[in-house]
Amino acid sequence: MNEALEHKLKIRQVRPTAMRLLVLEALEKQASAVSLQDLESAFEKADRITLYRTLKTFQEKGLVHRIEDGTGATKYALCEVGCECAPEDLHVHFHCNNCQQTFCLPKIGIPAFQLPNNFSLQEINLMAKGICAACR
Amino acid sequence: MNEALEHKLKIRQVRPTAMRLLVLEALEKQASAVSLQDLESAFEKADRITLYRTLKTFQEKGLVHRIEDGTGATKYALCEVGCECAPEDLHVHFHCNNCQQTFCLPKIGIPAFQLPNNFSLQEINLMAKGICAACR
DNA sequence: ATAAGAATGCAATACCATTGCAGTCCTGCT
DNA sequence: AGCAGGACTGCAATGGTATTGCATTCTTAT
Ligand SMILES: [Mn+2]
Ligand SMILES: [Mn+2]
Ligand SMILES: [Zn+2]
Ligand SMILES: [Zn+2]
Repeated sequence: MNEALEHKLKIRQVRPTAMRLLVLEALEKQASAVSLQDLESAFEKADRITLYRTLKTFQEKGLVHRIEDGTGATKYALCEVGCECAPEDLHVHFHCNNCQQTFCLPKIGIPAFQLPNNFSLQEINLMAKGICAACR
Repeated sequence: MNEALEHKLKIRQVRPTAMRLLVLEALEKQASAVSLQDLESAFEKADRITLYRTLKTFQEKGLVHRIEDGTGATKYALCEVGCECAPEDLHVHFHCNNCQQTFCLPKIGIPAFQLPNNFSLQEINLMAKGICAACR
């Protein structure tokens, strides 16, 4: 089917099955991060567990990153090209308390700060909440 | 019983029941944030739901803040004196991937950053993960 | 002492995440 | 092409946490 989509999976060592191509396509259309439920209702046809495992695979292979926005359900968004999900690749996330959407803000890196002595950093997550531009 | 504990509840408009005094006392003893499960096993006697509602009340009245450390269970820690849980009162949290404890770092405020135009900020949460000083 | 309101204990429910297993699809090899 | 092994999928089942309903008990003010 779509050569570009297939390529994106292959370079991340993910075998391009029909389901995965559909999920990747769906993720590319999103302006905000999606939950498993969002995906499930996007394709009436697909099985919830398969979607779950697809997202898990995508995450393990570095295609998407997971976002815990405090709403109870994990959300996912495509990584930027070249992202390795290392602390220096990470960006701020914003959850709108009105429309409940969660956005990646890839332009806004996480500002540096000093940890106490002998603490070593492996991951970092900065979640901001408030009202998004479309909602005010 | 303990006048000081009672006072801490009263100034936050929380009626000082036996259970609440015990929970507050237990929270003060903690070096790291506690989950509902942690509390539950701390007092063999107490009912899980009562503990749940106690923590919820404490949070609503500004005695504790909740911490989503991504482990699935919400954790709670006492607020600093004078804390109003406003964005400027907030601090960084650190979760140790080895001992699984989650620490408040009240000395480390959340660094400022610029949101996109017309986004307004209401809450903010910076969660760092790695290895704590005791574990290395 | 009494009545109203608050807090508690137990049961039930609602979600979301995760795993087990059997059937199906794919891929590489002969 | 035929076959074997591994990967992927679909459905059922399970585990864990959060949340609510309701009846009972406790606390406080009149
Ligand atoms: Mn993101
Ligand atoms: Mn804290
Ligand atoms: Zn919004
Ligand atoms: Zn540790």
